Amino acid sequence: MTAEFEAESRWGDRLRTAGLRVTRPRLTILELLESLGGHHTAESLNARLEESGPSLTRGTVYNVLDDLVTAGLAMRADRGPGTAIYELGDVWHHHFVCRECGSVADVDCSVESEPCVHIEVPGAVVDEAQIIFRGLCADCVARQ
Amino acid sequence: MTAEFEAESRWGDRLRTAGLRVTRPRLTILELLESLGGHHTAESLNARLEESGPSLTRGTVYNVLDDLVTAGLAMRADRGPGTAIYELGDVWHHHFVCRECGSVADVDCSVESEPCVHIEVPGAVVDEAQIIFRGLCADCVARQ
DNA sequence: GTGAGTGCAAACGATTTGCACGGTG
DNA sequence: CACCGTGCAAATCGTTTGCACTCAC
Repeated sequence: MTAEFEAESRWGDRLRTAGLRVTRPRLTILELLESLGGHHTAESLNARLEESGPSLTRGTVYNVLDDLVTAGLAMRADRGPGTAIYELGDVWHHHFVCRECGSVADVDCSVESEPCVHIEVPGAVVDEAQIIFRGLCADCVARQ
Repeated sequence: MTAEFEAESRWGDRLRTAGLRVTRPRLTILELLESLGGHHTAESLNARLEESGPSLTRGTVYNVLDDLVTAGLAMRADRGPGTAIYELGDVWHHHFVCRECGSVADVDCSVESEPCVHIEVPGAVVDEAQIIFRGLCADCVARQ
């Protein structure tokens, strides 16, 4: 259980720093996201949580994910209607979505540690750029 | 009615070229998008159409918009859950979405007439990049 | 004439909301 | 002990779908 305590305190600190209370659902979801890696829909996370015990509600999963995004601990990308994906980590990497099968691949920014795309909008504050590339993934190309 | 006939034949040609049949709903929506300019949700388009006569169904509006996107006559951008926006024209410009009020502004690409962002994914075909910038619009900045 | 497109209504799935209870700070 | 966050269930909202009918080709 040492590992779990470690994880708790690590994420606990980050939650507190972000001004959020440290609760079991939040820790559970953070740890799940960390252990799974990559991106997941709210629904797939919910399914996994239901398997490993009847603790969290769908509503809570959505709430928590939203809190984490607001707090900057997780990011969210919209790849179409009703299919938002969530993952831990920084805002400055992007996604390639297959038009055919809907699979998602991470795309590293060629420019490191700073926004790879800049714009200026008079009077506005632009602090995030989310890029969705679309096309056919290698599998679907091969299949045709 | 001359103007309307002109519009019909112009869009009619483009529909035919794209391999789609020329029908009243399609022409209606194309003309509406053209006269309004900018970007609109399926729902707001539907509302306007209902005002000007009880002709199109919600389902048809969604169908037609989807056809137009597939045909390349219109583009679609997902700015969050359940709020896709549609507009006429080319794929290579992007959007700035206000986190606070949800307003959307067009962003011209600094690079003209070609993709402003490139990626390589082995074996895959990447033919579209959709960039969503997020932040606070000038109005919401001023309001704080 | 034939099939693509339409109208209509109902289904669907993701996400949100309201309210009472429990745990964190 | 005050309030934020949770559980639960129902509501909401954008979008999709099935089917019979009609119109463009």
